[in-house]
Amino acid sequence: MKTISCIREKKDQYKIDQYEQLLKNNATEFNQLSNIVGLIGNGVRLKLVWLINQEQFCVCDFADILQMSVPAISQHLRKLKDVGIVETFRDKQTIYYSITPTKKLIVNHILDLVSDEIAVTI
Amino acid sequence: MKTISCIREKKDQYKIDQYEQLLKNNATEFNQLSNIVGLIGNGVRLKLVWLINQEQFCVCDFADILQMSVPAISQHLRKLKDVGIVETFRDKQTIYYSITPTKKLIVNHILDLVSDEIAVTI
DNA sequence: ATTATATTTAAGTATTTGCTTAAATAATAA
DNA sequence: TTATTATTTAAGCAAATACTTAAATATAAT
Repeated sequence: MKTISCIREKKDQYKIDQYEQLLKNNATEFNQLSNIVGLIGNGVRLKLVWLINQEQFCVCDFADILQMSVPAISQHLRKLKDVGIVETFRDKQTIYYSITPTKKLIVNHILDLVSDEIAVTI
Repeated sequence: MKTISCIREKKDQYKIDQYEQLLKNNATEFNQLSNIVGLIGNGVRLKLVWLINQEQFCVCDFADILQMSVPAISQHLRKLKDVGIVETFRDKQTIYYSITPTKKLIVNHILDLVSDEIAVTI
């Protein structure tokens, strides 16, 4: 059963139905995208993704740079890894993080917004 | 007092300090940006922003398109309005939402990701 | 084997989020 | 004025989030 909230004269029911259908048809795309964007849209994780995009770091590097506990960082990284934004490789006991190649396009696109705001001098 | 988690040989303390400083110097920019990105990175709000960017709608239009309650929609729109992503204008009893001109650049940049995924035929 | 190091995982908890329902505002129409 | 319509706001609540501390894993070094 479809609920209708709009009863005013001016409304364009046809257009509303069209958009409803379009959004339903693309629900998966919208959900996947909002998932990725929402994950990166967090103060800590935006910095983590930005850092990883600059160069490879390990978990305790992030902890020192952001002045946070190692488990807190690890749990943020896990979320990024779960949706495939980052991947890891081990060198002895150290685990390094990098942007997953297939996600570099979308990540770079979002990080463009950071580049617009800050100047990097490292 | 600064906490140090990394004690391994290989680490580059200078680089870590540089990045820590850089992120601290740009804390405001990162926070503002993650705020906006995080807000748009929500299933409902990504669709709302996308719809508003397509054309002007009122609250009950959104409610019908997304098949959600009017108060639920209104509260999402309020969040978008609070950070200045959208603005409103009233025509009699109806309140229409549009993208704030100064935020169009950033909104369009994020919505590019939607355009990459879906084809619009309305 | 034992110890140390790097990281993850689990359990606990306070805060935030996103809805619901009901009430409050605001503007129009009768 | 009174009723209707569009929207917002408030209160309540279940679920999700983001930390904490402690324990578990995994690898390396002694």
